[in-house]
Amino acid sequence: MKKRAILIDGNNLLFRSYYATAYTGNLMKNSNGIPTNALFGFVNMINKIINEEKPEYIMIAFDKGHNFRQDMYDNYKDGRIETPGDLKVQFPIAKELCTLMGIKYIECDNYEADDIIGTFARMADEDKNYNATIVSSDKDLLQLISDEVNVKLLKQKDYIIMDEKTFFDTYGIKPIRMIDLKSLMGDASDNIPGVKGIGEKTALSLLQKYETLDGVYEHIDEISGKTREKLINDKENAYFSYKLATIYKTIDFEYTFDSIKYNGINREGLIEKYKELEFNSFLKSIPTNNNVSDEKYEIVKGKINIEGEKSLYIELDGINYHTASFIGASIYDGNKSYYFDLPSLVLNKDLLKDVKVTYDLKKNIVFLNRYKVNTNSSFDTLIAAYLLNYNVKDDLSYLSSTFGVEIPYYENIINKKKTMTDEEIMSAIVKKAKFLYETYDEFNSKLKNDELYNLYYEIEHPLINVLAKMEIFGINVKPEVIDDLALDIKTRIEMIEGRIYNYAGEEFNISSPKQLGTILYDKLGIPRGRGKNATSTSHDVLIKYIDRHPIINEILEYRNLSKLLSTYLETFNDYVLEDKKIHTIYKQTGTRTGRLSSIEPNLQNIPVRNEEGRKIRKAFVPSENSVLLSSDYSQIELRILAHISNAKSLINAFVNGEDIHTHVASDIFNIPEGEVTKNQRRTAKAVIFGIVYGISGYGLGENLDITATEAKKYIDKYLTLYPEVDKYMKDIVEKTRELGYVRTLFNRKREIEEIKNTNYMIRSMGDRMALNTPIQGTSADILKLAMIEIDKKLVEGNYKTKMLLQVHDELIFDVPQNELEDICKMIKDTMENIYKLSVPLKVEINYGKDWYEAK
DNA sequence: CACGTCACG
DNA sequence: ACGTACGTGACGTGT
Repeated sequence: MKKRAILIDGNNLLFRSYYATAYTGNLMKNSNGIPTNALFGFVNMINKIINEEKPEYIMIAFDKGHNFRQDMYDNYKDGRIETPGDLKVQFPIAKELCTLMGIKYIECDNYEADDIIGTFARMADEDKNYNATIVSSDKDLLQLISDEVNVKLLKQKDYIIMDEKTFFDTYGIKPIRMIDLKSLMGDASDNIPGVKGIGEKTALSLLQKYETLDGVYEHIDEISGKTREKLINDKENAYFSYKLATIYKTIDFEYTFDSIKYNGINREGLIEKYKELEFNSFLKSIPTNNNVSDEKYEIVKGKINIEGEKSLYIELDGINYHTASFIGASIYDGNKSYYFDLPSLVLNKDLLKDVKVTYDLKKNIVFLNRYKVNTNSSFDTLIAAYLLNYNVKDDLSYLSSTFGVEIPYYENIINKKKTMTDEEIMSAIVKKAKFLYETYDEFNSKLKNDELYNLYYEIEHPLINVLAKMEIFGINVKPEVIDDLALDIKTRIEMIEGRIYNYAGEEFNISSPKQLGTILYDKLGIPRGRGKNATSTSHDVLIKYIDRHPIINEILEYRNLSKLLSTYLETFNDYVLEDKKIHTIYKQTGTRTGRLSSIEPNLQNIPVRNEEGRKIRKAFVPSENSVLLSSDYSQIELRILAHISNAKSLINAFVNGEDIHTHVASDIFNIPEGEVTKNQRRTAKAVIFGIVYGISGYGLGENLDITATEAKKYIDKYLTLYPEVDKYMKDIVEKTRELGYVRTLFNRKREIEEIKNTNYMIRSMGDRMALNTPIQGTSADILKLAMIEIDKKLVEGNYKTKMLLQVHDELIFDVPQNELEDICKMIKDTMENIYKLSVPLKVEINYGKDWYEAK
């Protein structure tokens, strides 16, 4: 059995991964500004090669110095483009990475990587104990193919293996004739001139006939016309090119196959390097150290007593802690680690009442509530890290790894394949608890230094308990309402399907945008839009063609109904737990603006805008003798815009309790408020919304179905009328570009990398984020404050009323009839007065026997 | 797993 | 000349 060696063209790998991403305008860098885009592709490819090949011998060759080919030009002028600085700096790091990955890298004065590879290829040819695979995207190297040598030729997406046979099948010549081919056709990227006017086609047909460059010139008389002329004119260049294109195979160096043995990674070193480069995905792929950690811990059996401050970490086998089962838990007290199974944790529940620090307190509370165990913690590192703009995931290992603490990843723990032993799992959990304890001070002072201390302690931390209560309480649903609706909709969908197939003249998958597009635009000849719209079958696009063909209406209705069926009706009963209720999970760390999000299921996007979907809300009902009550802030984001921009006219309108859309319409159209038509009010509303999002004339135009120019006029008018808003927009963008982040009224901080991007599109998006975040984020802050305060009053007033849901600017409650009057007043009062802006906050309250009526 | 689509504020 | 409004989560398709 021959030994196999992998020979990698390092220069080639770096160049191609650099140019693969460099043109997106978003050059990948780490936070120290070191460009890493080429390295990322480089590492990715090497990992792939190692996984696929499991090589015993491997090396990576690099160019070095002013090489002999360059000397061959009389007046040396390298035709190649100067290596960009952003790429140059990545070369030395690439070499370090090679070493850390256990791969020998080789460079030789005055030679190119090709020549080093060529020399090894020749060694493989001569030494019958080895064969070799060359990895590159450079076809030049194909000349090295032999019995013993093949080439993994990298393509844009994957690669093809080229050996003697496949080479001949492709080109009709022998691999070594690659040199002759290049001498004739040249290679602009390698600065090989070739014969002017002869391309690949002509060159190949010549070589297929005459075999070699010499052969071509020996038979020059048999060649006719222009080709002959060109060959004669450029003969000198052809032979010069031959020399340039020939890979040198006899470098005199000391390397042998033994010297390129694959060593395996230097784990510690590689982790450190990846961290420095911020290659988190690669960090994750480094195999965990199999030596079970020497971390000492006591496996708790029976009742124990742990004094003083402690950290707590609980590991579950899934994200959904309402249903997930327990894996393990650990407490660390600054000296000693303890590991608990579920019975011992419940047995020692006294320890859980007052923990110093944990990760995802809400998870702990909701999970332990299943066992009637109370828990609390004065600090939640998950929330703190989120406020500090760390990229937080459910798995603490992501965060610990950015702090230099390697803990095996959660996926490995819950993975059914069980890549980890029980001991390794326990050790990981123990490490997590210890990490929390040891980084508590750091996170706490980071919050202080970044002026996020109040936001944390006055808003986010108190909110944890409020949300936990809401999640635990859940909301009642009537499965029969859902089932009835599902049945009705299912039959209607079937009827619509039939009509659509009829119009189309064939059956197809209506839910496939691809198939639908073919039917609509190719078969039925509905005219395509331009650009992105050409293939789109989205609602916005289809609605424009509604008069073109009756099928469109049916499709829209089909879409509408199947969305309801698949997203809300067919799946919702699966979320109903034993108590006949749905328990969502609010992600407190899920958004960039500070809003909450809701998952499994998402109760923040239950249909309301059209009647059909709205009926689903009839399935959400209060407990016995109670009503569902909804309280929502009206136009809170606009009020915040008026406040932070200090736009006098807007403020006055709000203070006077005017209808803001009518007010703006009257301003824009320059007519009295009494004369504003419905359509004018609609236009004004769209303009106002657009402003909050950082609108463009085009966007508003699309939205209102008017021309971009016309739309632009409205925007300009608006900004002239409210110059403070114009100023706010300009100022916040400028300030954000300077600082790299933006803050809400309550100091919530969002870092916006995009705003410094050199790509116009990305940068503009950054601009819009910068101006929208303080508005959306401040609104989120205010809602959170209101929730905390309402919860407090509910507790203090001993009310039976429960807060059930939050939908961004609205809260839903379960209110016993006898508390209704009090509660209406209390909620409205609390929400409206929770924070004083320069405009009043206004709350509307509705209630009824289900969520449908409470609106 | 990415994409298109669409539900909500 | 570019592409085109902010913030989410879930589903079905298709690679």
